[in-house]
Amino acid sequence: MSEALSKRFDARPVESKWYGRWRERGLFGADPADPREMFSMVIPPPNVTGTLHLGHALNNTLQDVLSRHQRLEGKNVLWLPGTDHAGIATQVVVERQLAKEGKTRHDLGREAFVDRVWEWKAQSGARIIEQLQALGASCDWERERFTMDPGLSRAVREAFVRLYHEGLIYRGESLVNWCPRCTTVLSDLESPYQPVAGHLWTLRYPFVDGEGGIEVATTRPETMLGDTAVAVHPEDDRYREFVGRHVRLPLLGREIPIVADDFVDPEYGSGAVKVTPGHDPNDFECGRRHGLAAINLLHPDGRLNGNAGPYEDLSAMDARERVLVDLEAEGALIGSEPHPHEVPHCDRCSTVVEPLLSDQWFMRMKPLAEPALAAVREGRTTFHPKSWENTFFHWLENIRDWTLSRQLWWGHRIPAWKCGGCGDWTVATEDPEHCHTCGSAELEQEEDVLDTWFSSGLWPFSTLGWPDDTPELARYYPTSVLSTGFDIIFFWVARMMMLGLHFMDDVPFRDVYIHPLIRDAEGKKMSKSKGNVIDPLELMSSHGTDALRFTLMRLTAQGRDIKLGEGQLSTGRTFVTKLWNAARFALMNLEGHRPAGGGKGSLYDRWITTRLDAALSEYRRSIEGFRFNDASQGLYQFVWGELCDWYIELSKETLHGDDADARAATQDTLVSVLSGSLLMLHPIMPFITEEIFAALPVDEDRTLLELRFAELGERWPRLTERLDADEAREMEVFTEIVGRVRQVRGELGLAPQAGIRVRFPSELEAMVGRHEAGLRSLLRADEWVFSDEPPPETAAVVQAAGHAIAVELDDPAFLHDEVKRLEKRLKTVEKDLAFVAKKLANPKFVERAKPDVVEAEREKHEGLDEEAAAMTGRLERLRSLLG
RNA sequence: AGGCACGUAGCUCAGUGGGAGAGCACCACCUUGACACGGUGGGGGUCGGCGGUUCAAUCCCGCCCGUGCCUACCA
Repeated sequence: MSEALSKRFDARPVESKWYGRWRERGLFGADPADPREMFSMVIPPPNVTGTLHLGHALNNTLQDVLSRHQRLEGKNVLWLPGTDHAGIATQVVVERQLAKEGKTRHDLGREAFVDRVWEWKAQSGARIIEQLQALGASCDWERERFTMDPGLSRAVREAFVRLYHEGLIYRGESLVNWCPRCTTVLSDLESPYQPVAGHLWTLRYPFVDGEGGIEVATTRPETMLGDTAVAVHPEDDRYREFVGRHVRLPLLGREIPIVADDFVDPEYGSGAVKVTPGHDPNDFECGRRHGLAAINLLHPDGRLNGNAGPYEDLSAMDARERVLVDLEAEGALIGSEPHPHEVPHCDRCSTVVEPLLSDQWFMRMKPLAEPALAAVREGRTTFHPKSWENTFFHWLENIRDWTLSRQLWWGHRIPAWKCGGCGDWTVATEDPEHCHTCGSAELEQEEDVLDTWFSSGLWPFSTLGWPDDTPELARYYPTSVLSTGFDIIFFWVARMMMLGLHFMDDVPFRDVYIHPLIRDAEGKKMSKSKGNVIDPLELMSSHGTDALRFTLMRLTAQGRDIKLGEGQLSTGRTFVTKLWNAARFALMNLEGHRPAGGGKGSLYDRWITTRLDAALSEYRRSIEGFRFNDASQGLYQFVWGELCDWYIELSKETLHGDDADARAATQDTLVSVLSGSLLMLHPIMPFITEEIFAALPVDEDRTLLELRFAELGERWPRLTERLDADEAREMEVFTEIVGRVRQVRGELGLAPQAGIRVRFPSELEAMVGRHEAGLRSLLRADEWVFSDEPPPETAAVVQAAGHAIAVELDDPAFLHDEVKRLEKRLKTVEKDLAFVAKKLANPKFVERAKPDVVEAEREKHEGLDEEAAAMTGRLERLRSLLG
């Protein structure tokens, strides 16, 4: 069904039309019963209430390219989509909404608040899905999952309960990162360090028995209220005799011991350190070693509690000022100096995180980390680029227990019930009626929810139906590829590895592709606060989705971030236009054509067909190696640099000529090469390729997405012949001649439309005879002769592929330009010649370099030598001619 | 402090043990029947610096300089 294409490509209607058709035909759906080799991926679930940003656009384009590519390879493909409930992030958004109404979540109560979040999810949760669809994502939408679906919630409970009974989850008291604003515990990963302009204060604690005292330094003087010791290094001679003595804590008057502990760095500060086990991770460990009390000074909201004595109810910051004033008054404040340092802040709200002593649920990580490390070391899972494996190893080798509980309301409530009778915990998948220890019915469920990453960690198998034995799980686990950003290798990738290996006894994915980070044109990270965020949806509507996708693929090289500016964006847009116009050319020249196929075709027909084969295999290799930039660059080069620049130009004479058979073969070639190009381009530019393919006179009811690379030689009019070695060489000679003669035209300033007369050596007569059409369309040569006589003086002569080709110049005015041209060329040839000669004069080179390299240099020398001699001769004659 | 990247044309970036490429920008000519989001030609680079290995280094090794990122309990 051939039809004309509009003069300009209008992306928007084409995009929605084809996305609709693919879905109507169910082309995204995966069937576990389909026996073909499988390829599966789970999407990194975006925040359910989020919106599409460029990182999503990039990552999901990559995954879509992989999905569509593997479909064309003939595989049974599952790309499973879904969204994440994103505990803190989502709760913070809804709390802000409430704040505008002057309410807090406590005003509503837990149940009403959670209902409110569900409402917000229902209202905004579809948005990011629609945006992914606008991008063209070919996910199996029938299998869309949400981390708080009943099925996935069941998986969370099952996993928690099993890990608990295996002793890998425990409840205990520990020092955790606490956000006083969110009033929840945070993992280390959620508490990034940020620089603050602090001070280092030096305090003096007097000995209880006798004169003198000991000096300690601190950045948080208010924590001295919780000090229970002073520590010095056991080898430090300055303090050795003080160990075991006591000092009196200023302000509170508490007597605390001086202990020896080798965590103290004698080089730093005074070499003595105050120990606050309740509010510092190091001190907590030190306190444990020495049996020191850990005093908690904080209320959950960050104000000081009764342990702070007179400072009760002050905020930490207010308390710091008051404590400093009082220490000064007491003579205990010795010094103060500016001290910029790094302090953990809440990832979500940037409040300073306080170390807080509390009871939490933890996961033991060491036993889970070992198998994950082994899996990557043994290559059962491979990272691309491989260098990211170092990051993965480093974190897992130094892993600490994971604080699982969060004091939030939005999330999976921990399936643990505390007995009001005996105080024991009952942990179960089904809500229990009685305590498993004492049988009491006085049970209260844990208030806390699980860290969001707990459910994300189960994603590759919970989405496939785990803990049930489903056909999907059997068929699609382990998944083939996970594509994600480097920033969640710890948060997510490592945890999926650990939990996948633990519950499924196999890795969750074979390959992990770590995509680049997209930065702005200046190379700065995009962020809302900086205001440098580029909205992918705007780019999709202004440039077209295919253009954006192509641009992103062009920029996706391994191991480097992407700087995205306006200059980069035009690449995709111009390429889309070029492809569109090439297709228009083909369709305009296919009037009344009935595809026949099977013919031998012209030399050019066979050449472009051979080039298409090469382009296809190179493209497939690139995609298999996650080299998306190479894949897209190769396609660009083939379509623009070979199909458009050479083949289409060469076909014009034939298409407009009288030879009906030749025309039919060229028409067949146009259709088949264009179809093949569209097939290769389809994964990257799905919309425009379908639109063009549908317009081609091809007897095919299916969309490109339903086709396979293997069918390329079968389905469409297809030339069966390829170039042989002699013909391939001839094409090289021909293109070199065209290039050299064009160069002369340009350098002599001959008008592009002016015809030229060319003189070839007679040995090229047969070859040139086969390229009349090409010489006419590419060189605008309108006359040529064959002669072995020296070329006339009024001619520009070039060496091309070892032959002297003369362009006859009617106007003597060009001779001056020709002299200049020859002088310039001769200079470079002589330079090259000198270099090669020097090389060959080196006996060590001739002796030790590989023979084929030496041989190549000798041939090169010979050619350059001849060329230089010919040019020198021409120059002399021209100079004498001009006087 | 430790680790990992990166440094190639004016800009953004590919790349390889045998005199370095693309896109954009630039210059000249061209509104030729697919395409001016185009065509043809051209200019432009001591491949960060210094050493080493090699017949040969932009590429491999070491050191240094610069930039970025990650990790870490320096009070």
